[in-house]
Amino acid sequence: MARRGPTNAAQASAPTSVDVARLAGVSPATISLVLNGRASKVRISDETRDRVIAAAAQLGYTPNHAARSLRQRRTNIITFVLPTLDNPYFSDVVRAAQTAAQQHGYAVSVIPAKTMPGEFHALSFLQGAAFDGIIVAGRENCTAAELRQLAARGVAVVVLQEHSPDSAIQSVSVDLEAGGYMATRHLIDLGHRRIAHVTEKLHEPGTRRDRLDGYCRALEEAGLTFDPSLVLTAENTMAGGSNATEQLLDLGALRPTAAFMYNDQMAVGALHALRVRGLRVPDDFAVVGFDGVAIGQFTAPTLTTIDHPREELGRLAIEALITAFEKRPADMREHLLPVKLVVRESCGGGKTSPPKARRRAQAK
Amino acid sequence: MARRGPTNAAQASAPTSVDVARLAGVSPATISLVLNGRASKVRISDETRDRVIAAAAQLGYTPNHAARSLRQRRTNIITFVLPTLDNPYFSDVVRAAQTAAQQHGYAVSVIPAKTMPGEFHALSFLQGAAFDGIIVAGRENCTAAELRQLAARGVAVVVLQEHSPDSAIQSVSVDLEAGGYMATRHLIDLGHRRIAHVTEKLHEPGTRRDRLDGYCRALEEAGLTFDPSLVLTAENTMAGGSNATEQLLDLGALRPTAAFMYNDQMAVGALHALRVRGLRVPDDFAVVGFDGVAIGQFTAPTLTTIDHPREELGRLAIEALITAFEKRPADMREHLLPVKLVVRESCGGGKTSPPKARRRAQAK
DNA sequence: ATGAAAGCGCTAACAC
DNA sequence: GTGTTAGCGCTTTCAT
Repeated sequence: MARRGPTNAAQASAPTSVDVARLAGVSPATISLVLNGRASKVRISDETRDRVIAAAAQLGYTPNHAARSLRQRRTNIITFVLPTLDNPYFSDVVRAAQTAAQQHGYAVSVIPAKTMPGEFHALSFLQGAAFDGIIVAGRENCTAAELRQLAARGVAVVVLQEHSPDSAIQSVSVDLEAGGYMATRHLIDLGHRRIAHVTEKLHEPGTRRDRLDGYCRALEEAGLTFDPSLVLTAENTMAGGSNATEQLLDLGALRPTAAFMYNDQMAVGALHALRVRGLRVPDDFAVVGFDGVAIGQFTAPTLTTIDHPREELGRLAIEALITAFEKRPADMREHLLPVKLVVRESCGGGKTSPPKARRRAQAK
Repeated sequence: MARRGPTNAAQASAPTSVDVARLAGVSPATISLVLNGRASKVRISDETRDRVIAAAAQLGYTPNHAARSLRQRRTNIITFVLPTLDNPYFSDVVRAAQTAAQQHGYAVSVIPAKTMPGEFHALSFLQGAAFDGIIVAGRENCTAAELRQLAARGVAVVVLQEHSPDSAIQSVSVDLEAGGYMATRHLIDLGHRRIAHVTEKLHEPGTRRDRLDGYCRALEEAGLTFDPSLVLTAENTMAGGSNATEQLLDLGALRPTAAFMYNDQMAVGALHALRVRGLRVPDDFAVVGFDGVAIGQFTAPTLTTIDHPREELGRLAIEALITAFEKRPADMREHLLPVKLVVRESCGGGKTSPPKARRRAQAK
């Protein structure tokens, strides 16, 4: 917290609207009108407008963000609060969100929050209206209480993959339960009877019916009994998936023949552990991932997974925020998107189209 | 750009320092003094201090970011401008940066900029001093001219993996040339003579001596002639790496026996293409990656790569910015960090320690 | 030890 | 058509 010389020369040397006004020989108000495009509204003469634009260009003028935000009570920035940056899942989500946001005049930024353990509240500028709205992904970032407080202070909030903790907060999610069911059901249909599920280790248990519920439903429907020793939690990384899989393989006679992994990242770890142990996939052991991110098309073997509409997720999150900004009643408080099973090689079964053709198609 | 109801209720409903002052029966100035810790300096009585703190807590007061930034001429936010979010490389860099920044009282945010093609300049708030400093990674985001303009306006700028385009801009990089040399040299030492290099397709060619230079140096040193048909450019994705590798395999008699890939991501694509074509790695074809990200430990086969000190990179970038903030003369304008070869399975050669033990060690 | 007042740079309402 | 004015919420002298 060393706070020595503030001396951020950014504004010190930056020209202000007054500078531009002086150069153009008009008042600062005119600068604002011209540069914000409100000049077209039968107000400013073409001649003045051109002079202003020229002056602004000459000085390299850009409006000061803080002043503008303070005055307008809006920043035009939406921020994503993500657990970490290392899951490409969110890359797809954010990219789509960015495109959607841009169309409404908003920019998108990202804050990786898991890095600061339990310090969501430390991000005081979140509350200080540094952003017009925030989209929170992952229940690890913050507590439901913190979100409710944000909403109470009037910050627009949308949560991803989690139930809305407050009537003022919309949520956008994929149908995790259905995904869990489809993954497990696929393995059951292929003849597996002892099916493991490796899930993420959470500090605060989620409120949402998720993969695990779908897993249980599929088992039940097939008349298989739920075996708690087949459900493991692990760190949400490749290494975590690998370690958990090794634990499963150490189960000896009770060892499962298949695993439904929390996400593709952990599934990659599983494939690795199986290879290290000398098991062939899918012959000796089947693996299903979750998410549908790119890596699954490039593993050996390629990964059967549950694909999410990630672009749609990002787009909807932005639209939900926009409706919140405009204080329009949201047509829906909880948006639920469908998932779909993508059969590749890691479970066997399924039409084994030549990998090459398949890859080409998906690369497009 | 629909700009209907502004109506960001964030501040509308948020308590201000005046509200807190009224409740505590003091002036707004006192609120500021207390909440910014300057009360300890023999100024505010304990009794008043407690009353202020209680009042602030009761109202759930958080200082308005815009107002505070405007007044203080600093935002306490540093932002990373990254090409995309889907390379875990930057996840490691940013995480370390975040830790370092926090110690100096700064928060870190990220802007994925490649999404908006050529629209770096569209991010007007970058110039508007919305952030105290920015760290720009990847030469695809913006032109050197844009960076120079930013610096000229007094915004602190640090560039990653690229030469400093201006005397006011520090750069922090790893030694890409040395990495290219080490990768290529490793393959040469293993007996390869026709070695391909797949690099990123760039719109604006970089200024930096990079992988390709190291590749050439290693070839030259070994008396091998540079063959332009063995140097391909491709999209910086797994699919891009895969496609490029297929092109290499289509070279027939002139086909290389090894490839040095631009990064680990593209190397994963290469491994996939080789598998699809029925080539064994490393027996029929060797692959070296670049970056040292986690995935390389989990591919089949695991990936020999050039490991970067990613945490150091992030930490140094922050420190460079801090010196810029403080207008201290930077002890160095261009920071260059060493890389190291990590031998795994994808090239053969090297002490083949059991994969399991190796993974464990690195997981730590 | 605390309050009063000015002002950061901008924009929106209202004059002219 | 364009200028004047006020004020967003905060911090920071300067008075007291």
